[in-house]
Amino acid sequence: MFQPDEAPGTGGPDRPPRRHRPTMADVAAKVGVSRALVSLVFRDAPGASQATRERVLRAAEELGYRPDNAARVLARSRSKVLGVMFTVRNPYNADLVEAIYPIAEQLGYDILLSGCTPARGERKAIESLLGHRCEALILLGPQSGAAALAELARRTPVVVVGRKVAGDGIDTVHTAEGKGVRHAIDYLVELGHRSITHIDGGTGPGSAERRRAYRASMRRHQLADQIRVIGGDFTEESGEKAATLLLAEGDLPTAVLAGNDECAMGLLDRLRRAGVDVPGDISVVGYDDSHLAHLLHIGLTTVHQDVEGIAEHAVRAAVARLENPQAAPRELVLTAKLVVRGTTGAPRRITRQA
Amino acid sequence: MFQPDEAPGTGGPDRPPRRHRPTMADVAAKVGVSRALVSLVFRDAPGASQATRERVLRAAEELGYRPDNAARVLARSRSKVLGVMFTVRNPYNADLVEAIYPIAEQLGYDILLSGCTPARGERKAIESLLGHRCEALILLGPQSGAAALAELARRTPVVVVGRKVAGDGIDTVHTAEGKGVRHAIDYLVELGHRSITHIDGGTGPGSAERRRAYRASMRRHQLADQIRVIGGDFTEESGEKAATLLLAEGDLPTAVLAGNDECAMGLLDRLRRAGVDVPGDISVVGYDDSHLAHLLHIGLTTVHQDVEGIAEHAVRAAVARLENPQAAPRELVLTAKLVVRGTTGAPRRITRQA
DNA sequence: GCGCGCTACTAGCGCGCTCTAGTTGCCGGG
DNA sequence: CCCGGCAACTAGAGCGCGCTAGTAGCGCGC
Repeated sequence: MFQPDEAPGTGGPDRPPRRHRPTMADVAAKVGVSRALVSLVFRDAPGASQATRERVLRAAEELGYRPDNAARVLARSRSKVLGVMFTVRNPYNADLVEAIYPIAEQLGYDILLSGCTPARGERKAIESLLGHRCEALILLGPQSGAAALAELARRTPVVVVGRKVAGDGIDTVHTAEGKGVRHAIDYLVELGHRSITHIDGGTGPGSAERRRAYRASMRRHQLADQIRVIGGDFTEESGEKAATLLLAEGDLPTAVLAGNDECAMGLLDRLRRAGVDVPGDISVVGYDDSHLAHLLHIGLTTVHQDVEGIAEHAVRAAVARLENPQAAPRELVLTAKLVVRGTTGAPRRITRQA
Repeated sequence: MFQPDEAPGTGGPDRPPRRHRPTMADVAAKVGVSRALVSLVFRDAPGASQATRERVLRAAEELGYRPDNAARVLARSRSKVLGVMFTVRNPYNADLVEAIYPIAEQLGYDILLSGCTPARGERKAIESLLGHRCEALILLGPQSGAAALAELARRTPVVVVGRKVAGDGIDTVHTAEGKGVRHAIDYLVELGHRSITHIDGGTGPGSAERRRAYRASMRRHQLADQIRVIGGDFTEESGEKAATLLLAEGDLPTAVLAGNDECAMGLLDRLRRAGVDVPGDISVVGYDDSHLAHLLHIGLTTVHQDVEGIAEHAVRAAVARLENPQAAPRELVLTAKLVVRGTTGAPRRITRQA
C-alpha cells in the first residue's frame, strides 16, 4: 500500500500528518476543550454554554469533522437505524421507500436500504442489514417463508409489509387485499362483466389473499363457473405470458384482474400489440397504483394502496416494538380503494351464458 | 434460549430494552478459547487449526452470533463499504443499482444505499452515507454543483455516474452522450425528418451534453433553422407539459428527442390522449433504455446505455482510487447505441421548407 | 467563614472488534 | 540438553464515540 503509515498512538511524534478523517479529539484540541464537551455539543446534550457550542461547531466545520456513525453505534447500544429491505426494480417498493424516509427521520431514526435483485436474494439483503446493526428490519414484500421470518424475528424486531405472516414476534402492515379485490370485481360485474379472469402473483406478497378474495367475490356474484386463475408473478413477463396464453385460446375473457400493475402492463402491452382493444374488447385492472399506473397512455384502472399510511405504520410499528419488545405482535390492515381510469369499461361482447 | 436480559459486563443499571446479541466473547467463552481466536476464524485468517475453526463456527451458529459491522469498521480502518446515492424513483437508477451489487461483492465490498427523494435531497443522502463510514461514494446522476462535488471529493473518493464533472479528485463514468444523440438524429434525418425538437432534461445529469449534441447534430445536417429546445426535466410531467405546449401551438414537429425515457413516456401519453398517432404523426425517441422503455405497448425507440458496463466501471473506479488515492482522476466514457422500436417511423406530413 | 446548589466542563471506562506482539507446546538437529 | 523454528493460541492496546461520575468555579444565604 501507499500510506504515510505513521503510527499515531504510541510514542511517536504526535504531529497530525494523518490522512484520516478528523475525529472528535481533533476538534477538541483545536478548540482547546475536552472530547467530552465536543461530544455534548454534537449530541445536542445540555451542559455546554452557547459560546463554546458555537466555537466547537465552527471548528468542526473547518476541519470537516463528521461524527462517525460506526463508533457512535458502538458506544451507545442503540444504533437508531432501521433496515429496509426492498426490491430494487419494483416501482411500488420505490414509492414505499420514498414514504418511509421522512417518517423515520421524524422519529429520529436513520434508514439503511438493502436491495433485493435477482442475483442477490433476500437472505443476502437481510444479512447485510443485520451486519450493519440495524435495530429493526422493515421487509417490503418478503418472499421468505414464514419459518425463516419467524426465526429472524427471534433475533431482531421485524415488520413485514404487504404480506400476512403468522409469525411469533412479527408485526405486519398490509392492505385489506380482500376489500380491494372485492371492489374491483364488484365494479366489473356492475359494468356487466361475467367472465373475469385473474392472473395471480404466484408466491408474491399478498397474492394468496388476492387470489382467495377473487374466488370469494366471484362466488358472491354467482360466477363460480367463471372463475379462472392463471398462474403468474409480479413481473411484466408474466402478464405477457398470460396474454399470449389467452390469445392462443381465442376466447378472451371480457375482463382481467392482474396480480399487480406490472403484470397488468405486460398484459396490456401484449394484447394491444395483437390488436385487441382495451377497454373495448377487454377490461384490465391492475393492483398497487404504483406511480407507473398513471403513466400508461390510457391510465390503468387499479387498486390503490395507501402508500403513505403503510409506510408510516410500518415505521411506527418498528419503533414501537423497539420500545416495548414484549408487546403482542400487531397486524395493521389498511383499506384499499379502486381507482378507475381508462383500461376498464362495459363489455362489448356478450358473455356466453354459463 | 430466551434473552437473559441481564447486562453481562458491568452489572450496572443498564436500562435500555435490548436483548443482547451475542458477541465474540460469548462465542469464545462457549468454546473455551480466546476472543482473538474467534476473530481469526471469522476473518478467515491463518493461525487456527481446522478442528478449532469448526468448533468455533458451530458454537457461533448455535448462539446466533453475527459479527458486528460497526465494531469491525471501527477496529480496522477499512470499512469495505461503498456508498451509493441514487434517486429512488428513477428506473434507470434502479437498473444501475442492480448491476452494482454483484460487482461490488465480487471485489469484496459491501454496498450501502441512500436514496434521494423530493423530500430528502442529495445533501442528506450523502451525509447519511458519510456518517456510515463509506470509503468511497458512487453518485448516480447527482444534481449538486461542481463546486460542492469537488469539496466533497476532497474529503472522500467520489465517482460520479452519468454526468461530466470537471472536478479535481473526481472520477466520472458516463455515456458518450454526443454519440448517442447523434445516432438518434442521424436516424431520424435518414427517415426523412427535418423538424426535430428536443425536450431537454434541464439540469439533469447528461442533459447539457445531450442538448449540445442535439444542436451540433442538427447543424451537421444543415437543419440549424429547425433547432428547437423545450426546457424540461427528467420527469413524466415535463414530457406532458412539453406535449401540451406543442399541441397548443398546433404545428407539431415530425419528431421529438426527449431528455430521457420518462419524459418521453409523459410526452407519448399526452400526445396519444390527444389523438395524435405515434409514429404516424410524430416520432418519439427516448433516452436511457431503462427497463421501462420496452414496456410501452408500442416499445419506445431510445438511446441505450450500457448499464452493466457503467456499473462495473463505476465500482472499479471507486476501488482503484481507494487503492491509489493519488492517481489522476479518470473519465470513463462508454458508447451509447440507438435501439429502434415502435415510436419512430418516416414522417407522414411534409415538413415545411425552411 | 461554611455549606449549598448550580453551571460548565473533564476523566476515563467500555461498546465489539482487529491486530501486533507476544507466549506456549512440540519437534528435530547439532 | 539446548536451541531454533513452527503452529496454535493469547494478551492487550486501540478504533471513535457515549456516558457516568466527578471536579472547578461561582453566587447566595446564614
